[in-house]
Formats: sequence, C-alpha cells, structure tokens
Amino acid sequence: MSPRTIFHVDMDAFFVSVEELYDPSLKGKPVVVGGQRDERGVVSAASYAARKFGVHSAMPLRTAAKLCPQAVFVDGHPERYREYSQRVHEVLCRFSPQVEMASVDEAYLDMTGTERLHGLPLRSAHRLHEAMKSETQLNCSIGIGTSRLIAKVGSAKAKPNGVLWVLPAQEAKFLAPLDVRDIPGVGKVMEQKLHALGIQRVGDLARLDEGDLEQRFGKWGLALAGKARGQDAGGWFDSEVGENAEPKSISHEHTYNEDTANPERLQSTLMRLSEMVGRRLREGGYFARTIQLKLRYQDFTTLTRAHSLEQPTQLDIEIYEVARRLFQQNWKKGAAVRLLGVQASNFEAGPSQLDLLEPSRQQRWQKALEAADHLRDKFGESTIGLATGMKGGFRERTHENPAALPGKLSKKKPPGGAV
DNA sequence: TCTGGGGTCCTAGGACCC
DNA sequence: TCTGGGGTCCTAGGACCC
Repeated sequence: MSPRTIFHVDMDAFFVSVEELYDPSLKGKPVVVGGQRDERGVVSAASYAARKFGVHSAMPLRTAAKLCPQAVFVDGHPERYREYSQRVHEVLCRFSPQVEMASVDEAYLDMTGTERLHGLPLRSAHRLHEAMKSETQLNCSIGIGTSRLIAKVGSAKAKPNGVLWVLPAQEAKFLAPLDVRDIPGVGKVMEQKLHALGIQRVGDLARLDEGDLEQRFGKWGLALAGKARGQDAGGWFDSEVGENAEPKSISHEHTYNEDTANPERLQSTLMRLSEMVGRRLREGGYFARTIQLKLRYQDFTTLTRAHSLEQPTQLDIEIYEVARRLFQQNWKKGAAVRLLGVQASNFEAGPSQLDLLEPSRQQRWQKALEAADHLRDKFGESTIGLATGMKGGFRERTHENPAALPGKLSKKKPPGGAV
C-alpha cells in the first residue's frame, strides 16, 4: 500500500490577519485580539510584532498589556472569522475532494492520488499557497506528510508563511530532535510527567518500550508510542480525512466582569445562556437529553453538575428549569460567582410524540420559539426573551453586556470585496 | 500574570442488571 | 453472610486544542 499524502493547512495569525483586512492601519503593529487591556480575559491571538514581546495566545490580557504596553488591543469578531473560514474552505475544496476543517483556521486535506491533477506535493502546495493569498488575502503555512500527525507538526515548523514536506520514511528522523511538547496532545501536564522520566525529545520517547508507556499512561501512552514514530495512532487521528462530524455538545458560558452573588443576576444569566443553547439546538436540529451546569467561584474552584432527562429537548424553558435546579442545589448561598455555563449534550432524535403527555403544548412552544428566533435575527438579540427571564435578562443585556446587543444589526461588509 | 469561550476525549466510580 | 464478573449508563473532573 502506498502511503497517503496529507496536507495540514494552518492560517498564519488568523484572527489578527482578518482584523488587519478590516483595519489596514493595524498592519505591522503589535496587535492583541481578544479584548481590551484592562479586561478580564485572555489573548485569542497576537500579531508577530506582539509575539516579539513575549505575548502569546491564552495569556491574560492584563499580562499582555504589561509586556507590551504599546500594543493595540482589539475585540474579537467571531462572525468575521467564520466568514473568512468559509472562504478558506472554498479555496481548499478546489484542491481535494477530501477536506476537513479542524477548526476555523486549520484544515486537513487528503491529497493522495491527486498527482496527475496537481503534480508533486510540493508543487501543489505552492499553488494552494498562492491561491489562498490571492483569493483571501491571507497567509497560511502547509505541512505535508504521510499522516495527519506529521502534516500537523510540519505546518507548525513551516510557520510563518511556509511549506514543509516530510518525505515518506523520513518521519522518525524528522520528529526525533523535536521537543515532546511539539506532539499534539502533549500539554503542560504530560510534558512534566515525561520530563520527570528524563524524556525531553521525541527521539527519547521513540526509544521507550510501548508496553511500558501503556502501563504508565494507559491508552494514551500507547498512542504516544505510535506518535513518536510518526503514526496516527489511536482515536481521531486514525480516522479518514473527510467531512466534519456532527457536534457532541453545545454550550455557552459567561464570566462576569466582576464576581457577583446577586441571585437575580445569576438567574437571568442562566436564562440567557439557556436561551442561547436552546436556540443553537433548534438551528442544528438537535435534541439534548443531558443538561449540565458549570459554576465557578471567585477562587476559581469550578464544579459541573449534570442531569439527564427522560425525553430529549431543545426548548429554552426545559433547559433553564434543569440549569436553575442544579444551580439552586449546588450554589453556596452568598458565595460570589465568577462564571456560569450551560451545556447540552447526549443528543438523540426528537422526543417521541406518543410519549409526551401534552404534545400540542410542546408543539406550540416549538412554534413560538422558532418565531422568536426569527424575530431575533431580524431585530437583534434584545427584542425577545422568555417571560421568566425578561426583567433580569433585559437588564443584563443592556447594562452589563451592551456589546452583545447591536452586533447583528450592524453587519459590516468585509473590505476588499473578494467574494 | 490572575486566569475566555467553545469544543473533544479519557478516566473512574457508582448504580443497576444479568 | 459473603461475594463472582461483565456490560451499560450516568456523573464529575481533568487534560488538551484553537
């Protein structure tokens, strides 16, 4: 069997680059996307100029501001990134029938057998690179290898704006000198554990006994042994490159700008989060059987509490009822809350109408909510709220979270006009 | 430095059933 | 009264990714 040819295409500083297209004056400057310098939150993306000061994603905004006071701080715009992500997808689809977006800004392409159409991998990668630049005005980096893993590690090493091809049979050689942290899936914790064993580089890992790794780290250890040799061992990495899978959960959460112990505010937040989750369930046509509450206190201790329903739902009130009950059962009264979250999971086909006590009531709710979704699309988020959440919900949306309000109405057209 | 928001996958214990 | 083992479902928490 001849080896697969996998591309991993990763957009360079994606959020920053998209923001630069909307505001060209940002170009070349140290830019931090994710919020303002004094806000609670972390860096979503930093321009290369900002990275020179040690700023990187996931860093608290306030830390970034200290490291790089002259940086321009920009709020994130998820709609813009989704839109450009689609353009990226369109370009990619012309190069392979098997394209899988791994997130907004990266994708895997199975290029096996496209030689006749596109030429050798390096040549097609350069064509793709150019097409991406001319059609989206965005830079990307491309890793080419015989597995997802090699392609992914390759694109990281090709950054910025480069192409890297790891030839078949050269995988182990390519990986050996790299830090174990360069393997996707090895984070801070695993890195520390490996360091404790005297393992620093992937080559050290590859020399270890497979069984030994499995004993120590379970299923993950076994996969790791494979990865160290460049194989897509285990789980998702093994799967074919193809269309994207259905989601397994839908969630929304909110961190307060200032911690609060006000029951009304907390409840109205739960209502709003439940509405957002319900809405996305309806949009996707999913029915969830498990609802989960997430609660984070001032001291960052975080708990999750879940409840599974007899019948799956996509209704705001049913989600809210569960979330509210879980909250009341678990909140230490008076304790300041930092974050609340609502998650729906365990998706199933819709509730069987026969089992419902009041099918008509259910259906009326459904209709009403769909109509409300429609109104929200037309007039903005603030117009509609369930009666129970109305008062608090309205207060919250207007005072505390004004930015979330008018966004949908002022849909700005992207500059440059390349469709 | 004081830690977002959206996800996925894995582990582990307990309930329950056979 | 003490005690199997396997399978499945549910729940909680944690590592990790972008």
